[in-house]
Amino acid sequence: MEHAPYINRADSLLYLTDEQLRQGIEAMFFAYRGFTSDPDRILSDFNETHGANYGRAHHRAIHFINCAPGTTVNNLLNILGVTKQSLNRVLRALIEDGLVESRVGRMDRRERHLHLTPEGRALEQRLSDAQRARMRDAYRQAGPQAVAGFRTVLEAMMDPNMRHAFTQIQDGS
Amino acid sequence: MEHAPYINRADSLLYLTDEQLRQGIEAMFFAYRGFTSDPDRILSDFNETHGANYGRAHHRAIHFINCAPGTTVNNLLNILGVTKQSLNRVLRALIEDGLVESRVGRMDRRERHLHLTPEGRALEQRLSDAQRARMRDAYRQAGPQAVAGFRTVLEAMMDPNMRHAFTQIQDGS
DNA sequence: AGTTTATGTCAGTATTGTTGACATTCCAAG
DNA sequence: CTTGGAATGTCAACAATACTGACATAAACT
Repeated sequence: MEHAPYINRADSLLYLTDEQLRQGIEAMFFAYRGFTSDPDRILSDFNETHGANYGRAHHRAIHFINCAPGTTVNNLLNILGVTKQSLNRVLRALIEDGLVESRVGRMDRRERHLHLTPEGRALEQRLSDAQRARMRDAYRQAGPQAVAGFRTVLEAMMDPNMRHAFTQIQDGS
Repeated sequence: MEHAPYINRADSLLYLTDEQLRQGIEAMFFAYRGFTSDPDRILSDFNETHGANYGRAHHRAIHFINCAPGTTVNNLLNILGVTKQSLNRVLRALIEDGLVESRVGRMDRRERHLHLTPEGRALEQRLSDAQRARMRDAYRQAGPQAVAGFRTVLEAMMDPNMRHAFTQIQDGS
């Protein structure tokens, strides 16, 4: 970017051609597959050795409970964007298996505050270590400037509501 | 970025902290949700008005058949990364409804070459218009440099096999 | 006391993935 | 030419995850 050349209007908008956009769409598709493949594998192993039936839904629940310990079911519902029935099935399994603990709220005793047990944290570690490793490799290959651009585009691609939830989480809810 | 300050080793690797990586993981999650939300809505509408039951799997099939007309089932299988049985269910519905045409191969009559019918192309247009519009908005907000970084990181995040398939597609299969 | 809110549960259905079994077609070795 | 294997595609059954709708319980609010 040093000696930045003269950029005319056409060049500066080349990245908005339909072909470029299609490539972006497909890159997103393939990258997301890579992004989820490691946790999927780890969960398959875990299921075999522990006789469980966990999938991506369980991973997501564990991830966000770990991020925001003590979060309520309702809060998790909003973040994950699924119905309570769907989340409940997942949480019930995790609680029964002792990976998640559900504590009745002290202020509002209708609420259930969710925490990972040591076992839950152990699984979360395995999952997020793998996912971070892939992200770290990608980040390292790409370099800091590319990473900044990556984050900028991703945030612009979120639905506004979710962008709000996202930045809240980043600030440490 | 003007008056670029002295950057020591620690600063230059700040983007690789666990916290930064976690944020990247979550950004990916929320962005992908946004990325798929428009097609999901369009397919829901289509299903209601046409009495169909299409989902993301049908969208992906239509997308890649449109990209590579005449592709075989096996080829599509590799791109999509699902079992042939799973893809077959999807293709059967699309063929029965007249959105996709399956032609027996002339060289190898075991192969089926897939093409979109005019109706299939019409639906593909609606879907990809919406997805491109979101991508275009995000790209426009972020600017060309961020887009370049976005693409770089996404490609680094793919599985190597998929990166191969991806770049092949970009070169025009 | 009555309403709203937060949560949990049950039943039913749809999408999308899996495996297993099988049919068809091609090709190559005997 | 035939036979056996490999490639390709189809059918059937099952599992995970989502959805909607209905309802129960308990706690908070008014």
